[in-house]
Amino acid sequence: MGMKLKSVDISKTASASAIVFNALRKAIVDGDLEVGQPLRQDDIAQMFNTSRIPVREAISRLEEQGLVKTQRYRGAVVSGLSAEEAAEIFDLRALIEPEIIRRSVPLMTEKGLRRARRFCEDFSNSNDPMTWGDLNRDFHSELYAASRLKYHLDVVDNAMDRVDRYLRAQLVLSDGMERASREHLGMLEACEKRDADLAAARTAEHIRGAKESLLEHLTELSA
Amino acid sequence: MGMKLKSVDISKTASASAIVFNALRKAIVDGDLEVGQPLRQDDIAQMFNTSRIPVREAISRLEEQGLVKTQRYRGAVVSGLSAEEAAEIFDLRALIEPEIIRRSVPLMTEKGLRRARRFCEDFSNSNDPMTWGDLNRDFHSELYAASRLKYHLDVVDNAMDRVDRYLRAQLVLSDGMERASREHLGMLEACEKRDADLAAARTAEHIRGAKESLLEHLTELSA
DNA sequence: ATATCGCATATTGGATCCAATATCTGGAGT
DNA sequence: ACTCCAGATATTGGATCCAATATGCGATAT
Repeated sequence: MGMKLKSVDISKTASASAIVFNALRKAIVDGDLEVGQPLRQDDIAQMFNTSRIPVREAISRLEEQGLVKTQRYRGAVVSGLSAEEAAEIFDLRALIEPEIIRRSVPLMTEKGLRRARRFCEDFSNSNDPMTWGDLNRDFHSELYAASRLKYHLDVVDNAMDRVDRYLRAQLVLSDGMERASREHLGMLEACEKRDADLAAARTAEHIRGAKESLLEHLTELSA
Repeated sequence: MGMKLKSVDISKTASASAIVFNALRKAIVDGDLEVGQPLRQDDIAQMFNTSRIPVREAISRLEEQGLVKTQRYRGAVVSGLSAEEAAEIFDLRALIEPEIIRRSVPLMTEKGLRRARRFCEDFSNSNDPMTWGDLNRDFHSELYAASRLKYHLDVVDNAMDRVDRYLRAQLVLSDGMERASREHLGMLEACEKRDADLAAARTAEHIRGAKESLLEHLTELSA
């Protein structure tokens, strides 16, 4: 079996429902689909040139993730968050992510730290608000990856998915971007110093700050 | 519209896929389906006297919850946990649940506390291992409910779903039951004294204890 | 005897069709 | 004008059918 073939595990090629699921998930998280917007099975099926069956499976998975809400015979709509719900999710993040990074720091490699620094710098230097969200998540994910805490990471990923659009809104408004850059650097430096507790504390502060800033803007908007 | 009719919101009557989903979820969590056991769509469809379509939706939702694992064209199997994975989930619980109870305590009503005490006593007095798992979860859920932290509760529910079978195993073995009863009472009394920090500390201790006990037995089993 | 191939069977993924429900529209009656 | 109802239309939920893939088994060649 020593063949020089670029082999692909064909059992892992995506099914139609997986493709639709990922596309819809990204569109919702990125805010390309507005909150409350109905997801018409037929329309989506036509867009992906498939039948409604994979679309329905995708939608039911999205519902399980809390990204859409369906009512029987009425279809699914993109689900939004009240300020309280967003705040609660930030609270959960502020609880979990510091612990993840605490356990990640001792396991981080030099390579991983370099990647993180790269994301951090790209984030700071980027002037394109569209990429901020991605770079922000790349940075966080890179720092957390070494922990190997699969389940924690799943939970955090879902939490971030749900508040991603609020996060980006918060980065764009006021001094959000500048502040995030500064705080990211602080987190990174703590990791580079291998100071797990400091990294955890700064992560907690970073998330709590984002929450506060977000809430100010939300109440400001609704006022 | 002042009719004396026991009205039912018909839009919330369960769809076939919801019924199948709930039934499978319960069967998996309760351990009625063994880890690794394949879920044949046709068999399940026949059991519920329906077609495979709702079954497939149910299975994809279960997969999203991490309760089954599917491989393309090979179907779904009940997913199990390694000792490390179980330990990680207990760690997450030990992180979140104390915080939930801390925020729940100030909001608990006398009524809620009475219900919790009832669950606690029923748990202690029960000699039927089959009901321990349910009463255990009822007790925890009752204490957490007042917090109104919907998202936190969702996360914890999923975490408990995943480790439920290990939890029950741990209760049955050795002094698990006796110890859990004692610790539950400690948590409850802290709540009744409205001592949120103490309740949180005891909850953390309870969960960490369960984890340790579980790991001992697991390594013992595999040794 | 063993490995391999090819076919039969089982099972899943997806398409199409039908049924159940919701929503919209237009008209009748007041 | 306004309300209410009936039918038309749109949409979802589910059943049935077909295609793609995996699995099991026996025949065959070495």
